[in-house]
Amino acid sequence: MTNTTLTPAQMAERTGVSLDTLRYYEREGLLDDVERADNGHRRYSEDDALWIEVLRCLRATGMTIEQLRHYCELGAQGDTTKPERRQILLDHRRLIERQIEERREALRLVDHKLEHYREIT
Amino acid sequence: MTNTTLTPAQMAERTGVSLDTLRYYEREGLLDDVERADNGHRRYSEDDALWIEVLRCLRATGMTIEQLRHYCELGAQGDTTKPERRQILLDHRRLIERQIEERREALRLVDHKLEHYREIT
DNA sequence: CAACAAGCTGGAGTGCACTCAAGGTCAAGT
DNA sequence: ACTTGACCTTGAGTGCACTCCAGCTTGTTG
Repeated sequence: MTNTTLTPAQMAERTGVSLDTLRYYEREGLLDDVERADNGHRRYSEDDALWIEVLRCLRATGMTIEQLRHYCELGAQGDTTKPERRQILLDHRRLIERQIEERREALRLVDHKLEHYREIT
Repeated sequence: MTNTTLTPAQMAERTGVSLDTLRYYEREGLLDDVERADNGHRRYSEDDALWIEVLRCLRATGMTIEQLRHYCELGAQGDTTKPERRQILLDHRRLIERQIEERREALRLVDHKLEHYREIT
């Protein structure tokens, strides 16, 4: 759809994912094979950028490479896998909510410990 | 203060930290040397239990073993290190808040993707 | 045209936080 | 007396997710 192309360096800059990691994700099947320029260099599309953002976000919230690979494989298998993919997202959503709750508790605990330190800066 | 003692198994059960990990934390200096029964077996105090809860919580929110060790070393050095320990907690507090924010964004993104899947089930 | 930057591949290496294994002690139960 | 189970120590092994390296090609710049 979008033909804007991004070099690996631009993609790394934009998404905060390192060059090595971008290549690693592609090798692991988390990224459809990326377009190439005539010289063989990768040219990422705008859609790639959006998907890599999603990858970054799911990774940052604890989805494993293995789970992401599975999700991608399902996507490649077509529409019949939609319910399963949806379920994966729902499950991960609940995980994220638990993480938020866990962190709220952590804040409480840290604040409690900090009261112990009320003193000079 | 509290003399209630807990066996390793009880402590693992109570804190959700495995036996191996409890020993590992002690080896790494994250735990003051634990009391021993006559037979050499560990006997954790109620205070140990509270501290292990703190460890679990700080670990779960991304503090590294190295940072925890440093925090413990400061504690062992006495009251003059209080400001630095306080600062460590303040820094970690900000980290946790960023994690919560990151996860709120992740929820938005996942929800957005889920809209794509509004369908059966 | 030389030199440098950017990227390529395949494969090896790294760091972290556990986790497991081997061989032993000790107390209690049968 | 023997077995079981909980625990001990030292040291090695594991899994994950990168991250780095060597040696190469290609395109640009002074």
